[in-house]
Amino acid sequence: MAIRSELDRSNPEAFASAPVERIDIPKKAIYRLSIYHRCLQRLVENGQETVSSSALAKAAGVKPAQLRKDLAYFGQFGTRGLGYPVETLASMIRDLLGRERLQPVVLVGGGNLGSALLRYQGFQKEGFEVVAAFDAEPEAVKARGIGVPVFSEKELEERIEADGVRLAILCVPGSIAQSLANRLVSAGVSGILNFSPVVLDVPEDVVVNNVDLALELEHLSFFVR
Amino acid sequence: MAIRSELDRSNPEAFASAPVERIDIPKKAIYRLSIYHRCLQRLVENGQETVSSSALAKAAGVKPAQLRKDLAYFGQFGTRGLGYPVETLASMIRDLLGRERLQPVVLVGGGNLGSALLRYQGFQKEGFEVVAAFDAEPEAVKARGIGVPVFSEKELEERIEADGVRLAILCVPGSIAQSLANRLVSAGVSGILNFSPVVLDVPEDVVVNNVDLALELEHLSFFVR
DNA sequence: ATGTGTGAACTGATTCACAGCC
DNA sequence: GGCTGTGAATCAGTTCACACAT
Repeated sequence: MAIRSELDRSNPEAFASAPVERIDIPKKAIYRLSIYHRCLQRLVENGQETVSSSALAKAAGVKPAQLRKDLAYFGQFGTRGLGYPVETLASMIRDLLGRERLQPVVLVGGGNLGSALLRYQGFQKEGFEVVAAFDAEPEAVKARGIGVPVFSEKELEERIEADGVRLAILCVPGSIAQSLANRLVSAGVSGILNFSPVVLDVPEDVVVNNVDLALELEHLSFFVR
Repeated sequence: MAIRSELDRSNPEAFASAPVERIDIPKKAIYRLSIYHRCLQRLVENGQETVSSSALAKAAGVKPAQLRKDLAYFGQFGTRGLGYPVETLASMIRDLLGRERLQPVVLVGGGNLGSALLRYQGFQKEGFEVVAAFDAEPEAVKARGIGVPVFSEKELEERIEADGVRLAILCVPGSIAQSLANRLVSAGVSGILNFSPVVLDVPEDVVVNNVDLALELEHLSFFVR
Protein backbone atom coordinates (compact mmCIF):
# COMPACT_ATOMS: atom_id res chain seq x y z
CA MET A 1 0.00 0.00 0.00
CA ALA A 2 0.60 3.58 -0.37
CA ILE A 3 2.40 6.60 -1.46
CA ARG A 4 4.74 8.57 0.67
CA SER A 5 5.58 12.22 1.07
CA GLU A 6 3.33 15.20 1.06
CA LEU A 7 1.71 17.21 -1.62
CA ASP A 8 1.99 20.85 -0.77
CA ARG A 9 -1.58 21.88 -0.98
CA SER A 10 -3.14 18.89 0.60
CA ASN A 11 -3.28 17.76 4.15
CA PRO A 12 0.22 16.47 4.95
CA GLU A 13 -1.25 13.43 6.66
CA ALA A 14 -3.56 12.37 3.85
CA PHE A 15 -2.36 9.08 2.50
CA ALA A 16 -4.07 6.78 0.10
CA SER A 17 -4.55 3.09 0.29
CA ALA A 18 -3.65 2.38 -3.30
CA PRO A 19 -3.84 -0.92 -5.12
CA VAL A 20 -1.12 -2.92 -3.46
CA GLU A 21 1.67 -3.15 -6.01
CA ARG A 22 2.59 0.50 -6.13
CA ILE A 23 4.96 1.35 -3.37
CA ASP A 24 7.12 4.27 -2.54
CA ILE A 25 6.01 6.65 -5.27
CA PRO A 26 6.28 10.36 -4.46
CA LYS A 27 2.91 12.09 -4.67
CA LYS A 28 4.57 14.76 -6.70
CA ALA A 29 5.37 12.20 -9.35
CA ILE A 30 1.70 11.34 -9.67
CA TYR A 31 0.93 15.00 -9.93
CA ARG A 32 3.36 15.35 -12.79
CA LEU A 33 1.79 12.37 -14.53
CA SER A 34 -1.27 14.50 -15.18
CA ILE A 35 0.91 17.17 -16.72
CA TYR A 36 2.64 14.66 -18.96
CA HIS A 37 -0.73 13.41 -20.03
CA ARG A 38 -1.77 16.88 -21.12
CA CYS A 39 1.33 17.22 -23.23
CA LEU A 40 0.88 13.79 -24.73
CA GLN A 41 -2.67 14.63 -25.75
CA ARG A 42 -1.34 17.52 -27.79
CA LEU A 43 1.20 15.23 -29.43
CA VAL A 44 -1.51 12.70 -30.26
CA GLU A 45 -3.50 15.46 -31.94
CA ASN A 46 -0.44 16.35 -33.98
CA GLY A 47 -0.15 12.74 -35.00
CA GLN A 48 3.30 12.32 -33.53
CA GLU A 49 4.13 8.67 -32.89
CA THR A 50 7.05 8.77 -30.49
CA VAL A 51 8.60 11.33 -28.21
CA SER A 52 11.89 11.48 -26.34
CA SER A 53 12.17 12.15 -22.65
CA SER A 54 13.89 15.44 -23.33
CA ALA A 55 11.21 16.70 -25.71
CA LEU A 56 8.33 15.72 -23.44
CA ALA A 57 10.15 17.00 -20.38
CA LYS A 58 10.65 20.37 -22.00
CA ALA A 59 6.97 20.64 -22.81
CA ALA A 60 6.05 19.72 -19.26
CA GLY A 61 8.58 22.06 -17.69
CA VAL A 62 10.70 19.42 -15.95
CA LYS A 63 14.13 17.87 -16.39
CA PRO A 64 14.45 14.81 -18.67
CA ALA A 65 15.85 12.63 -15.89
CA GLN A 66 12.86 13.46 -13.75
CA LEU A 67 10.43 12.45 -16.42
CA ARG A 68 12.21 9.15 -16.99
CA LYS A 69 12.30 8.42 -13.29
CA ASP A 70 8.63 9.29 -12.88
CA LEU A 71 7.59 6.92 -15.64
CA ALA A 72 9.93 4.23 -14.39
CA TYR A 73 7.97 4.07 -11.13
CA PHE A 74 5.21 2.43 -13.10
CA GLY A 75 7.08 0.23 -15.54
CA GLN A 76 9.15 0.40 -18.67
CA PHE A 77 7.42 2.11 -21.55
CA GLY A 78 10.20 3.50 -23.69
CA THR A 79 12.51 2.02 -26.27
CA ARG A 80 16.18 2.81 -25.87
CA GLY A 81 17.45 4.87 -28.72
CA LEU A 82 13.93 5.78 -29.77
CA GLY A 83 11.82 7.28 -27.06
CA TYR A 84 8.27 6.67 -25.86
CA PRO A 85 5.26 5.69 -27.97
CA VAL A 86 2.93 8.66 -27.59
CA GLU A 87 -0.39 6.91 -27.88
CA THR A 88 0.49 3.97 -25.64
CA LEU A 89 2.02 6.16 -22.98
CA ALA A 90 -0.99 8.44 -22.89
CA SER A 91 -3.32 5.53 -22.49
CA MET A 92 -1.24 3.96 -19.77
CA ILE A 93 -1.24 7.19 -17.78
CA ARG A 94 -4.99 7.49 -18.17
CA ASP A 95 -5.32 3.98 -16.92
CA LEU A 96 -3.07 4.67 -14.00
CA LEU A 97 -4.96 7.77 -13.00
CA GLY A 98 -8.21 5.88 -13.16
CA ARG A 99 -9.32 8.05 -16.02
CA GLU A 100 -10.08 5.47 -18.65
CA ARG A 101 -13.73 5.75 -17.90
CA LEU A 102 -15.86 8.69 -16.79
CA GLN A 103 -15.70 9.61 -13.12
CA PRO A 104 -18.81 11.01 -11.50
CA VAL A 105 -18.30 14.01 -9.24
CA VAL A 106 -20.59 16.01 -7.00
CA LEU A 107 -20.27 19.67 -6.17
CA VAL A 108 -21.24 21.03 -2.78
CA GLY A 109 -21.97 24.72 -2.32
CA GLY A 110 -23.65 26.84 -4.96
CA GLY A 111 -22.33 30.25 -3.95
CA ASN A 112 -20.31 32.48 -6.18
CA LEU A 113 -17.43 30.14 -6.66
CA GLY A 114 -19.55 27.02 -6.69
CA SER A 115 -21.89 28.09 -9.44
CA ALA A 116 -18.91 29.46 -11.31
CA LEU A 117 -17.35 26.04 -11.27
CA LEU A 118 -20.60 24.48 -12.41
CA ARG A 119 -20.52 26.69 -15.45
CA TYR A 120 -16.81 26.10 -15.99
CA GLN A 121 -16.36 23.64 -18.81
CA GLY A 122 -12.87 22.52 -17.85
CA PHE A 123 -13.93 19.52 -15.77
CA GLN A 124 -16.28 18.17 -18.39
CA LYS A 125 -13.67 18.69 -21.04
CA GLU A 126 -11.21 16.57 -19.12
CA GLY A 127 -13.75 13.83 -18.77
CA PHE A 128 -15.32 14.35 -15.38
CA GLU A 129 -19.05 14.41 -15.07
CA VAL A 130 -20.56 16.64 -12.42
CA VAL A 131 -23.64 14.57 -11.71
CA ALA A 132 -25.19 16.68 -8.98
CA ALA A 133 -24.81 19.85 -7.00
CA PHE A 134 -25.99 20.53 -3.46
CA ASP A 135 -26.84 23.72 -1.69
CA ALA A 136 -28.82 24.85 1.32
CA GLU A 137 -30.96 26.88 -1.06
CA PRO A 138 -31.17 24.82 -4.20
CA GLU A 139 -33.76 27.10 -5.81
CA ALA A 140 -31.41 30.06 -5.79
CA VAL A 141 -28.69 28.06 -7.48
CA LYS A 142 -31.07 26.57 -10.00
CA ALA A 143 -32.09 30.08 -10.92
CA ARG A 144 -28.58 30.72 -12.19
CA GLY A 145 -29.42 28.25 -14.91
CA ILE A 146 -26.89 25.49 -15.26
CA GLY A 147 -27.21 22.09 -16.81
CA VAL A 148 -26.59 20.19 -13.60
CA PRO A 149 -29.36 19.13 -11.24
CA VAL A 150 -29.25 21.02 -7.95
CA PHE A 151 -30.53 19.35 -4.80
CA SER A 152 -31.09 20.36 -1.25
CA GLU A 153 -28.10 19.77 0.91
CA LYS A 154 -30.30 17.41 2.94
CA GLU A 155 -30.33 14.88 0.13
CA LEU A 156 -26.55 14.72 0.05
CA GLU A 157 -26.01 11.32 1.68
CA GLU A 158 -28.89 9.71 -0.12
CA ARG A 159 -27.79 10.70 -3.60
CA ILE A 160 -24.09 10.15 -3.15
CA GLU A 161 -24.70 6.66 -1.89
CA ALA A 162 -27.17 5.90 -4.65
CA ASP A 163 -24.73 6.91 -7.38
CA GLY A 164 -21.62 5.55 -5.68
CA VAL A 165 -19.86 8.87 -6.12
CA ARG A 166 -16.32 9.02 -4.75
CA LEU A 167 -15.17 12.50 -5.71
CA ALA A 168 -16.50 15.79 -4.42
CA ILE A 169 -15.78 19.44 -5.05
CA LEU A 170 -16.33 21.43 -1.89
CA CYS A 171 -16.89 25.17 -2.11
CA VAL A 172 -18.77 26.31 0.94
CA PRO A 173 -17.88 28.95 3.54
CA GLY A 174 -15.09 27.93 5.92
CA SER A 175 -17.44 27.82 8.88
CA ILE A 176 -19.41 24.84 7.57
CA ALA A 177 -16.73 23.14 5.49
CA GLN A 178 -15.63 20.63 8.11
CA SER A 179 -19.12 19.42 8.89
CA LEU A 180 -19.92 18.96 5.22
CA ALA A 181 -16.63 17.17 4.68
CA ASN A 182 -17.60 14.78 7.46
CA ARG A 183 -20.92 14.09 5.81
CA LEU A 184 -19.30 13.54 2.43
CA VAL A 185 -16.83 11.10 3.88
CA SER A 186 -19.40 9.07 5.70
CA ALA A 187 -21.48 8.94 2.54
CA GLY A 188 -18.55 7.27 0.80
CA VAL A 189 -16.57 10.09 -0.79
CA SER A 190 -12.83 9.47 -0.63
CA GLY A 191 -11.42 12.38 -2.61
CA ILE A 192 -12.24 16.02 -1.93
CA LEU A 193 -11.20 18.99 -3.98
CA ASN A 194 -11.49 21.65 -1.32
CA PHE A 195 -11.95 25.30 -2.21
CA SER A 196 -12.90 26.36 1.31
CA PRO A 197 -10.26 28.29 3.20
CA VAL A 198 -9.84 25.75 5.99
CA VAL A 199 -7.63 22.80 6.74
CA LEU A 200 -9.97 19.82 6.71
CA ASP A 201 -9.53 17.02 9.16
CA VAL A 202 -10.33 13.72 7.47
CA PRO A 203 -9.61 10.01 7.96
CA GLU A 204 -6.33 8.63 6.62
CA ASP A 205 -7.90 6.98 3.61
CA VAL A 206 -9.48 10.16 2.31
CA VAL A 207 -7.43 12.48 0.15
CA VAL A 208 -7.97 16.21 0.25
CA ASN A 209 -6.60 18.53 -2.37
CA ASN A 210 -6.75 22.13 -1.25
CA VAL A 211 -7.16 24.96 -3.70
CA ASP A 212 -7.24 28.21 -1.84
CA LEU A 213 -7.53 30.98 -4.39
CA ALA A 214 -6.95 33.93 -2.12
CA LEU A 215 -3.98 32.18 -0.61
CA GLU A 216 -2.42 31.61 -3.99
CA LEU A 217 -2.65 35.28 -4.72
CA GLU A 218 -1.28 36.16 -1.31
CA HIS A 219 1.64 33.87 -1.89
CA LEU A 220 2.48 35.64 -5.13
CA SER A 221 2.40 38.97 -3.44
CA PHE A 222 5.47 38.02 -1.42
CA PHE A 223 7.51 37.80 -4.57
CA VAL A 224 6.46 40.97 -6.31
CA ARG A 225 8.91 43.09 -4.28
CA MET B 1 19.17 37.32 -2.24
CA ALA B 2 16.54 34.86 -2.83
CA ILE B 3 14.64 31.81 -2.04
CA ARG B 4 15.58 28.32 -2.93
CA SER B 5 13.69 25.18 -3.90
CA GLU B 6 10.57 24.76 -5.85
CA LEU B 7 6.93 25.23 -5.15
CA ASP B 8 4.95 22.38 -6.55
CA ARG B 9 2.46 24.15 -8.66
CA SER B 10 4.66 26.87 -9.99
CA ASN B 11 7.28 26.81 -12.65
CA PRO B 12 10.25 25.02 -11.10
CA GLU B 13 12.61 27.65 -12.49
CA ALA B 14 10.75 30.66 -11.21
CA PHE B 15 12.86 32.42 -8.62
CA ALA B 16 12.41 35.79 -7.09
CA SER B 17 14.90 38.53 -6.58
CA ALA B 18 13.82 39.34 -3.06
CA PRO B 19 14.99 42.19 -0.84
CA VAL B 20 18.53 41.22 -0.01
CA GLU B 21 18.49 40.23 3.64
CA ARG B 22 16.34 37.12 3.32
CA ILE B 23 18.45 34.18 2.33
CA ASP B 24 17.87 30.50 2.03
CA ILE B 25 14.19 30.31 2.87
CA PRO B 26 12.26 27.41 1.36
CA LYS B 27 9.40 28.59 -0.84
CA LYS B 28 7.18 26.17 0.94
CA ALA B 29 7.79 28.02 4.18
CA ILE B 30 6.51 31.21 2.60
CA TYR B 31 3.50 29.32 1.39
CA ARG B 32 2.76 28.16 4.89
CA LEU B 33 3.10 31.69 6.20
CA SER B 34 -0.15 32.52 4.43
CA ILE B 35 -1.82 29.61 6.13
CA TYR B 36 -0.56 30.68 9.53
CA HIS B 37 -1.88 34.13 8.84
CA ARG B 38 -5.36 32.78 8.19
CA CYS B 39 -5.35 30.94 11.47
CA LEU B 40 -4.03 33.95 13.33
CA GLN B 41 -6.82 36.10 11.93
CA ARG B 42 -9.34 33.77 13.49
CA LEU B 43 -7.53 33.96 16.80
CA VAL B 44 -7.52 37.75 16.64
CA GLU B 45 -11.27 37.69 16.10
CA ASN B 46 -11.64 35.49 19.14
CA GLY B 47 -9.62 37.99 21.13
CA GLN B 48 -6.89 35.52 22.00
CA GLU B 49 -3.64 37.24 22.94
CA THR B 50 -1.03 34.54 22.64
CA VAL B 51 -0.76 31.16 21.01
CA SER B 52 1.72 28.30 21.35
CA SER B 53 3.47 26.72 18.40
CA SER B 54 1.63 23.48 19.00
CA ALA B 55 -1.81 25.07 19.03
CA LEU B 56 -1.19 27.15 15.92
CA ALA B 57 0.51 24.27 14.16
CA LYS B 58 -2.47 22.07 14.81
CA ALA B 59 -4.83 24.63 13.33
CA ALA B 60 -2.63 24.99 10.28
CA GLY B 61 -2.18 21.26 9.83
CA VAL B 62 1.59 21.13 10.35
CA LYS B 63 3.99 19.92 13.04
CA PRO B 64 4.95 22.33 15.81
CA ALA B 65 8.65 22.15 15.00
CA GLN B 66 7.93 23.11 11.44
CA LEU B 67 5.98 26.14 12.45
CA ARG B 68 8.74 27.30 14.78
CA LYS B 69 11.37 26.80 12.13
CA ASP B 70 9.31 28.64 9.53
CA LEU B 71 8.88 31.64 11.79
CA ALA B 72 12.51 31.55 12.83
CA TYR B 73 13.55 32.18 9.23
CA PHE B 74 12.28 35.69 9.69
CA GLY B 75 13.26 36.52 13.25
CA GLN B 76 12.33 35.80 16.84
CA PHE B 77 8.75 36.54 17.63
CA GLY B 78 7.88 34.24 20.48
CA THR B 79 8.49 34.25 24.19
CA ARG B 80 9.86 31.07 25.71
CA GLY B 81 7.43 29.52 28.07
CA LEU B 82 4.59 31.62 26.73
CA GLY B 83 4.11 31.39 22.99
CA TYR B 84 3.61 33.94 20.24
CA PRO B 85 1.69 37.23 20.52
CA VAL B 86 -1.21 36.71 18.12
CA GLU B 87 -1.69 40.28 16.98
CA THR B 88 1.99 41.08 16.51
CA LEU B 89 2.70 37.87 14.67
CA ALA B 90 -0.22 38.38 12.30
CA SER B 91 0.92 41.86 11.49
CA MET B 92 4.50 40.79 10.94
CA ILE B 93 3.41 38.11 8.49
CA ARG B 94 1.26 40.60 6.64
CA ASP B 95 4.21 42.90 6.44
CA LEU B 96 6.42 40.12 5.18
CA LEU B 97 3.98 39.07 2.51
CA GLY B 98 3.68 42.65 1.34
CA ARG B 99 0.04 42.66 2.39
CA GLU B 100 -0.01 45.62 4.74
CA ARG B 101 -1.49 47.75 2.02
CA LEU B 102 -3.89 46.93 -0.77
CA GLN B 103 -2.41 45.25 -3.83
CA PRO B 104 -3.94 46.05 -7.20
CA VAL B 105 -4.51 43.08 -9.50
CA VAL B 106 -5.73 42.73 -13.05
CA LEU B 107 -7.64 39.83 -14.49
CA VAL B 108 -7.16 38.71 -18.06
CA GLY B 109 -9.81 36.62 -19.80
CA GLY B 110 -13.52 37.02 -19.20
CA GLY B 111 -14.68 33.55 -20.15
CA ASN B 112 -16.51 31.22 -17.84
CA LEU B 113 -13.83 30.93 -15.26
CA GLY B 114 -12.68 34.52 -15.60
CA SER B 115 -16.03 36.11 -15.00
CA ALA B 116 -16.63 33.62 -12.23
CA LEU B 117 -13.51 34.82 -10.50
CA LEU B 118 -14.58 38.42 -10.99
CA ARG B 119 -17.76 37.65 -9.11
CA TYR B 120 -15.92 35.65 -6.49
CA GLN B 121 -15.56 37.73 -3.35
CA GLY B 122 -12.60 35.83 -1.92
CA PHE B 123 -9.89 38.04 -3.35
CA GLN B 124 -11.50 41.25 -2.23
CA LYS B 125 -12.11 39.80 1.18
CA GLU B 126 -8.44 39.01 1.57
CA GLY B 127 -7.51 42.53 0.60
CA PHE B 128 -6.75 42.38 -3.08
CA GLU B 129 -8.37 44.85 -5.40
CA VAL B 130 -9.14 43.68 -8.89
CA VAL B 131 -8.77 47.05 -10.62
CA ALA B 132 -9.43 45.98 -14.18
CA ALA B 133 -10.35 43.05 -16.38
CA PHE B 134 -9.41 42.51 -20.00
CA ASP B 135 -11.04 40.49 -22.72
CA ALA B 136 -11.09 40.31 -26.49
CA GLU B 137 -14.80 41.05 -26.32
CA PRO B 138 -15.20 43.38 -23.38
CA GLU B 139 -18.87 44.05 -24.12
CA ALA B 140 -19.81 40.43 -23.63
CA VAL B 141 -18.11 40.34 -20.27
CA LYS B 142 -19.57 43.64 -19.20
CA ALA B 143 -22.99 42.21 -19.94
CA ARG B 144 -22.52 39.68 -17.17
CA GLY B 145 -22.66 42.64 -14.82
CA ILE B 146 -19.77 42.82 -12.44
CA GLY B 147 -18.44 45.74 -10.50
CA VAL B 148 -15.07 45.76 -12.21
CA PRO B 149 -14.33 47.79 -15.33
CA VAL B 150 -13.76 45.58 -18.36
CA PHE B 151 -11.47 46.80 -21.13
CA SER B 152 -10.45 45.59 -24.52
CA GLU B 153 -7.45 43.38 -24.44
CA LYS B 154 -5.72 45.96 -26.64
CA GLU B 155 -5.55 48.40 -23.74
CA LEU B 156 -3.73 45.93 -21.57
CA GLU B 157 -0.23 47.43 -21.67
CA GLU B 158 -1.47 50.97 -21.40
CA ARG B 159 -3.56 50.41 -18.30
CA ILE B 160 -1.18 48.12 -16.50
CA GLU B 161 1.63 50.59 -16.92
CA ALA B 162 -0.54 53.50 -15.89
CA ASP B 163 -1.60 51.83 -12.65
CA GLY B 164 1.73 50.17 -11.92
CA VAL B 165 0.02 46.82 -11.47
CA ARG B 166 2.34 43.92 -10.65
CA LEU B 167 -0.06 41.03 -10.16
CA ALA B 168 -2.23 39.39 -12.79
CA ILE B 169 -4.77 36.60 -12.84
CA LEU B 170 -4.65 34.82 -16.18
CA CYS B 171 -7.61 32.73 -17.28
CA VAL B 172 -7.57 32.47 -21.03
CA PRO B 173 -7.53 29.41 -23.29
CA GLY B 174 -4.22 27.56 -23.39
CA SER B 175 -3.60 28.50 -26.98
CA ILE B 176 -3.20 32.20 -26.26
CA ALA B 177 -1.93 32.04 -22.67
CA GLN B 178 1.76 32.30 -23.49
CA SER B 179 1.40 35.32 -25.73
CA LEU B 180 -0.69 37.13 -23.13
CA ALA B 181 1.78 36.21 -20.43
CA ASN B 182 4.52 37.78 -22.53
CA ARG B 183 2.54 40.97 -22.87
CA LEU B 184 1.79 41.08 -19.15
CA VAL B 185 5.44 40.64 -18.30
CA SER B 186 6.64 43.32 -20.64
CA ALA B 187 4.00 45.65 -19.23
CA GLY B 188 5.56 45.21 -15.80
CA VAL B 189 3.67 42.36 -14.19
CA SER B 190 5.93 40.16 -12.10
CA GLY B 191 3.49 37.72 -10.53
CA ILE B 192 0.98 35.66 -12.48
CA LEU B 193 -1.74 33.47 -11.06
CA ASN B 194 -2.22 31.19 -14.03
CA PHE B 195 -5.45 29.26 -14.52
CA SER B 196 -4.66 28.27 -18.10
CA PRO B 197 -3.71 24.67 -18.66
CA VAL B 198 -0.22 25.37 -19.98
CA VAL B 199 3.25 25.65 -18.57
CA LEU B 200 4.19 29.28 -19.05
CA ASP B 201 7.68 30.24 -20.02
CA VAL B 202 8.64 33.46 -18.25
CA PRO B 203 11.81 35.34 -17.28
CA GLU B 204 13.55 34.36 -14.05
CA ASP B 205 12.31 37.31 -12.08
CA VAL B 206 8.66 36.60 -12.75
CA VAL B 207 6.80 34.19 -10.52
CA VAL B 208 4.04 32.02 -11.89
CA ASN B 209 1.63 30.18 -9.68
CA ASN B 210 -0.31 27.56 -11.57
CA VAL B 211 -3.82 26.56 -10.61
CA ASP B 212 -5.08 23.95 -12.98
CA LEU B 213 -8.52 22.92 -11.83
CA ALA B 214 -9.04 19.92 -14.09
CA LEU B 215 -5.60 18.70 -13.18
CA GLU B 216 -6.35 18.89 -9.48
CA LEU B 217 -9.39 16.75 -9.96
CA GLU B 218 -7.47 14.33 -12.13
CA HIS B 219 -4.84 14.04 -9.45
CA LEU B 220 -7.47 13.10 -6.89
CA SER B 221 -8.86 10.45 -9.14
CA PHE B 222 -5.66 8.45 -8.80
CA PHE B 223 -6.31 8.01 -5.12
CA VAL B 224 -9.94 7.01 -5.15
CA ARG B 225 -9.04 3.46 -6.09
C1' DA C 1 24.47 7.08 -32.61
C1' DT C 2 20.67 7.81 -29.79
C1' DG C 3 18.03 7.74 -25.77
C1' DT C 4 16.08 4.82 -21.90
C1' DG C 5 16.50 2.87 -17.16
C1' DT C 6 18.60 3.26 -12.79
C1' DG C 7 21.95 3.07 -8.78
C1' DA C 8 24.59 6.51 -6.56
C1' DA C 9 25.39 11.23 -5.20
C1' DC C 10 23.43 15.25 -3.97
C1' DT C 11 20.32 18.84 -2.61
C1' DG C 12 16.54 20.42 -0.11
C1' DA C 13 13.24 20.09 3.59
C1' DT C 14 11.38 18.03 7.83
C1' DT C 15 11.77 16.31 12.31
C1' DC C 16 14.23 15.45 16.51
C1' DA C 17 15.93 16.64 20.75
C1' DC C 18 17.65 19.62 23.77
C1' DA C 19 19.75 24.03 25.45
C1' DG C 20 18.14 28.35 27.06
C1' DC C 21 14.69 31.64 28.66
C1' DC C 22 10.39 33.03 30.92
C1' DG D 1 7.00 23.68 34.12
C1' DG D 2 6.23 25.22 29.71
C1' DC D 3 7.55 26.60 25.32
C1' DT D 4 10.71 28.79 21.99
C1' DG D 5 14.89 28.66 19.02
C1' DT D 6 18.07 25.86 16.62
C1' DG D 7 22.00 22.69 15.41
C1' DA D 8 22.21 17.93 14.20
C1' DA D 9 20.10 13.92 12.23
C1' DT D 10 16.97 12.10 9.19
C1' DC D 11 14.18 11.71 5.39
C1' DA D 12 12.40 12.63 0.72
C1' DG D 13 13.06 14.01 -3.83
C1' DT D 14 16.00 15.44 -7.69
C1' DT D 15 19.82 15.17 -10.63
C1' DC D 16 23.91 12.89 -12.37
C1' DA D 17 26.21 9.78 -15.06
C1' DC D 18 26.65 5.76 -17.22
C1' DA D 19 25.49 0.92 -18.46
C1' DC D 20 22.65 -1.12 -21.75
C1' DA D 21 19.32 -1.71 -25.52
C1' DT D 22 18.04 -0.64 -30.32
